[in-house]
Amino acid sequence: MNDLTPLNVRNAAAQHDASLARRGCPVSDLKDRLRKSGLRPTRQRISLGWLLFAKGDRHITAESLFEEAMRARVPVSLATVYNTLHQFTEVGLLRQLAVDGSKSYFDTNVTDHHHFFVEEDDQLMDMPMEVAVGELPAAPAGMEIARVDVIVRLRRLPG
Amino acid sequence: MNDLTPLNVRNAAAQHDASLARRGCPVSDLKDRLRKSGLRPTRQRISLGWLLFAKGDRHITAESLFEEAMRARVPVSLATVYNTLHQFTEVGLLRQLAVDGSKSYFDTNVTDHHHFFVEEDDQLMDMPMEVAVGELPAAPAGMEIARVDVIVRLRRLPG
DNA sequence: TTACGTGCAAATAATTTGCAGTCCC
DNA sequence: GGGACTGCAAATTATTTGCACGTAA
Repeated sequence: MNDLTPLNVRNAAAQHDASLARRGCPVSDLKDRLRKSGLRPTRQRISLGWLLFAKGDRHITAESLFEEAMRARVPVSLATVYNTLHQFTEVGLLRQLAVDGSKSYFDTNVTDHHHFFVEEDDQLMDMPMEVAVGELPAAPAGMEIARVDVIVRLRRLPG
Repeated sequence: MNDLTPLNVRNAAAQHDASLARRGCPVSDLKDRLRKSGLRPTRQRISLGWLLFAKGDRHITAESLFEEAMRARVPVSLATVYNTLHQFTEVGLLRQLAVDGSKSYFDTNVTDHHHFFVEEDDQLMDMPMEVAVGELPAAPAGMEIARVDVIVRLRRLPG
């Protein structure tokens, strides 16, 4: 593991901006996040984490991430992709979404937000602005609200 | 088909309330609804419709309706239950809900409303009041909103 | 009669699991 | 070195499909 040298070299410059330093070495940042979550930073988890988090907010399925890994020549099994997605979800790195009764989607954006869904092309999009869900009825006795999911289903306009 | 006699008998009393008259013979009412939707009122569709609509608003899965049919000694295959649920959904007698990535739920309440979902026991409930979803962002160009689904996920409070 | 429905069993799709071997700490 | 992790293949779960037979119009 010789990724320590580059970090040391830029130590002085990064002193005033830790996040910049981390941005300089996303792999070691990812390792830290995994370790802090109690997950061993294995080859597969780092590769998948790299694919997931390097390109901004994304909505992926197990199958689509697996294909992406294959294309990137990352050797990983489909079973491990499923395991990794669920482990990442448990520790809060991902959020799982139920949009159609069949496959599960995972969102790399774990902040509070809602979604558009275009059924025709199975496409999920984050909603550009915060949607205020007005007055929710109180949760039944002995219950508390864990999460509110809003999905706005879109249809392509004819013409 | 001798279910006409009871209808005729109460004709006079029902004159001022057609819906009451229909409530008097739900089977023939169901047949009409099916026929109007372009679905042949077959033995299986009538039996399943009876199970679905006789007891007020319900949330069922293919598997749960199949079990219910078995218990009621209604001879029907699981494949037909799936077909029937989807056909009923297409003609607007049911509404399909995606709550968890795995199985599909069907709601006999097709009016606009939202849901509570208790993950621990896979239980779905209609929300008691209309929830106003505030200001939705405009649909992207060339799109229109087909439906808005709100699911409030509940967690059992400890203690 | 005849097209539409249904039952059954086999096919698919998404996901999970068991276990032998591998790798991080 | 030892327990956590991975890969593979087989098992599960939810759902769909093909086709011979049944039945409502």
